[in-house]
Amino acid sequence: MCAMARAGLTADRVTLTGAELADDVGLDHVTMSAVARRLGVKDASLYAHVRNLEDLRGRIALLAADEKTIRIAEAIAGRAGKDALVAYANAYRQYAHDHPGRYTATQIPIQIDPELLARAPGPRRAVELTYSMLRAYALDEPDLTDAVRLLRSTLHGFISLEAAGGFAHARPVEDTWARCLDGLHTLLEHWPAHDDDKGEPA
Amino acid sequence: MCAMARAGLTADRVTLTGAELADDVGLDHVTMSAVARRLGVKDASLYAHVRNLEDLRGRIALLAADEKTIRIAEAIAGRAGKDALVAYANAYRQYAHDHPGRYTATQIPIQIDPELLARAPGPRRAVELTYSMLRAYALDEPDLTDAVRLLRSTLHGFISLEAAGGFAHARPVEDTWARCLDGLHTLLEHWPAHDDDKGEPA
DNA sequence: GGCTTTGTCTAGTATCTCTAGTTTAAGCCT
DNA sequence: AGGCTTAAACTAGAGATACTAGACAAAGCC
Repeated sequence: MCAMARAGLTADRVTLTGAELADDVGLDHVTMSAVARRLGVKDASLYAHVRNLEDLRGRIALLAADEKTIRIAEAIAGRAGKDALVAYANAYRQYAHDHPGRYTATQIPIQIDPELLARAPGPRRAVELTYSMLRAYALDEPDLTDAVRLLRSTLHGFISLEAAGGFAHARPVEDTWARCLDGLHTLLEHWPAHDDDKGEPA
Repeated sequence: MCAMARAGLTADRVTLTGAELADDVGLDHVTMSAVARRLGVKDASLYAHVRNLEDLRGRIALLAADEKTIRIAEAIAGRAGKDALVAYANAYRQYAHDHPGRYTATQIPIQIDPELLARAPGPRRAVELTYSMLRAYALDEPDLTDAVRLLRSTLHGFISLEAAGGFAHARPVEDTWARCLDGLHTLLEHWPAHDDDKGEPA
């Protein structure tokens, strides 16, 4: 019929299209059919580049991790202390706002092809960045690891709750965000030594 | 053929079955068909009690919110200060461990029937409980609201990352958890006043 | 016992995932 | 250039799912 040129699909192109779709309509409306439609291709064609839907979602998650890591790296370059913390957190949050579908993909209980994971620099580098960003707070192991985990938990939790509409409208979310960063900074500066005392009630 | 007695379905029974299924096989394997199978019923029968799959997931989320709130209320009863904080956090985390599928349901960007939401005591009461639990730290508004949001963010984020396998195995997660609670307690006791000074780098 | 209500089923449509096998385009080799 | 090889895309189709419409039967009410 029409002189069909090849579509020029690659795993990366399929993944990127899936990621765009996720940002547009939400991750769980990302279907093989929808991605194929957006690419102007039959859905069966995708299976030459991507194992299945779960694999595609894993690839979107890795793409997001890579992109987010790059943004964070750019944000904290040349900064230290609270400056770096705030830049880190804002870059993190901004990425989630700019790419809600991709960010959601990073949350799914991980079922990623290990070989693919090993090839992706994002997740590993993200942890390294966090460690080096916190280096200014002069924490020793294992406190440093604990602080990294606390920081990641708080940022991820905040953004996740925010995205889910978990914060009522009474107080502006921006203000709370700023105060939370203040709080984290304070906490990191005064990371408690191991204390076995029972804190007394007020 | 066989003298069919009625199955005795209700919206609550369908929801509960869906919740059990979510804990068993993961939330996104909860399908109308699977729930119907587990109930020994045709899938079309479910639509008399539940609007559709999205509605079912919303109901599971509300069920989880209610259950979680009850556990937390029991845990913090009669406690104050750090005792209450730890009890709160552990009850929260334990619920997520006991009911991973239901907990996942609480994370989905909320698309719940408003009327149903208004009828469910869980979410509202959860916020109230958190406020009253933090009362011991003597924070005034708007700091109190910010602290509530920070606490929820950190707990949710930690549990979410933990469930997603986000913590490498080097350091025991239990230890990190305990130290994070120490940190939160410290932070709540020394909630920073509004400071506009730039924190100096190390 | 008849009537209404409503819970469950049968039947059917549309969509989706994924596989097998076929066609055809692109690159290579002489 | 023409033929061979490889791989990309397609056609066709099986199996599963979400959901609807309409039939039927059980429970409760009089």
